[in-house]
Amino acid sequence: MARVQAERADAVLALATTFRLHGYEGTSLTAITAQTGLGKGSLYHFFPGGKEDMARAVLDEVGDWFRREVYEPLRADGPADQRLAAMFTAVETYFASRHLVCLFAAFALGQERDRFAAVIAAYFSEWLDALETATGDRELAADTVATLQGALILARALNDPALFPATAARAQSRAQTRARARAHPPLSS
Amino acid sequence: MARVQAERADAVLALATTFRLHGYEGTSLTAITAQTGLGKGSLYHFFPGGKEDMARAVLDEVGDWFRREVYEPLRADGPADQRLAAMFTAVETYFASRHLVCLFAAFALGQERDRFAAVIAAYFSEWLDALETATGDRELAADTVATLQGALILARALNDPALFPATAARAQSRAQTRARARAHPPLSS
DNA sequence: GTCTATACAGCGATAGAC
DNA sequence: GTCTATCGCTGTATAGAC
Repeated sequence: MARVQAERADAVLALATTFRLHGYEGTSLTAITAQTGLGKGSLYHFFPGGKEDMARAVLDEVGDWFRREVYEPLRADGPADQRLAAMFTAVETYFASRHLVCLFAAFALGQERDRFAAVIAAYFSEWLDALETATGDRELAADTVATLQGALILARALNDPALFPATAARAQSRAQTRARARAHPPLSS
Repeated sequence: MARVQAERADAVLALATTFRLHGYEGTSLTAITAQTGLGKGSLYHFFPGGKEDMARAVLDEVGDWFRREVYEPLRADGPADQRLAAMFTAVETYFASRHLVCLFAAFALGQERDRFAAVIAAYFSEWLDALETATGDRELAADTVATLQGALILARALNDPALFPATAARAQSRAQTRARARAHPPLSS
């Protein structure tokens, strides 16, 4: 079902790349028209709210992806080990193919934070909640998400892409060990 | 020794706050003049290279602080436990009083990353090296710095300042436990 | 739906008086 | 060293033809 006319969904994917490369403030409409191939007319047709509208559409799309591919598997049935494995696989695949940048984290650090505060907070708190559901351990959830996010920063800062999967793998085995210990306590308690 | 005329060092401190609040792209010269109380004339007198020069001065100042208060204690004499404790105390104090933002991390995520790539990489690799010196464990070093940086993001994203010291405290006890286990292996090896 | 032309505010930076 | 005035450019956003 090929289409001649552009679709909003296609534009959102291209926009995600641009925002990942340049951040919110650093992304100009000129860069967007170059990346998407759409003129300003088309862009404002799809996103009447302008640049903020475009960014919001991207965050929504990413949020939906995580809800579907990361949070839901964490809340599914099955042993914690398996649920955690599903999460780590999805997350590692996702960031490896997206320039090792988490848009929510990037937006949380800039002045655009206030503008998107609600959706940023929702992304992370949903993630923490789902991890807590899977492991029964809120602190473990926070440690795990923090390690993953920090590993993304380190990988980017040191220009060492391999650092992310390596750090994520250790976080995974630590999380699985602790979840197992919690499910089957060694002695009493 | 009071002075009437402004000093570059004072300006750098004020600039740090501005860049932390707005990021690099989001910091305008107008915001800088408001925050520092200096006109453009004075700013360009102190920082002939303009905005990039100002940001670089801030990064240098922060880098020096970490070198002195964080990395050196990690390389000092004494048991690993003590060196790690010194690092965590310094880091927690630092970020608690500075809006829970690491400028190097913030700059690493935006489009200004390329401009400051060298100094950003130096900051993190020095930190990792110093931690490896203290613990003898490169992976532990990466996990620790990643957890701290991720905790900063989470605290900011969730607007929950307490999350940072709580997560840092767990990272500290984990690091000390692992460093101890490495220094005094339980059995053979 | 897509284009070109344009409005107009704000940007970083500079000049020159004091 | 600090100020004010101003430059040239780019930013987002809009208007209107097609």
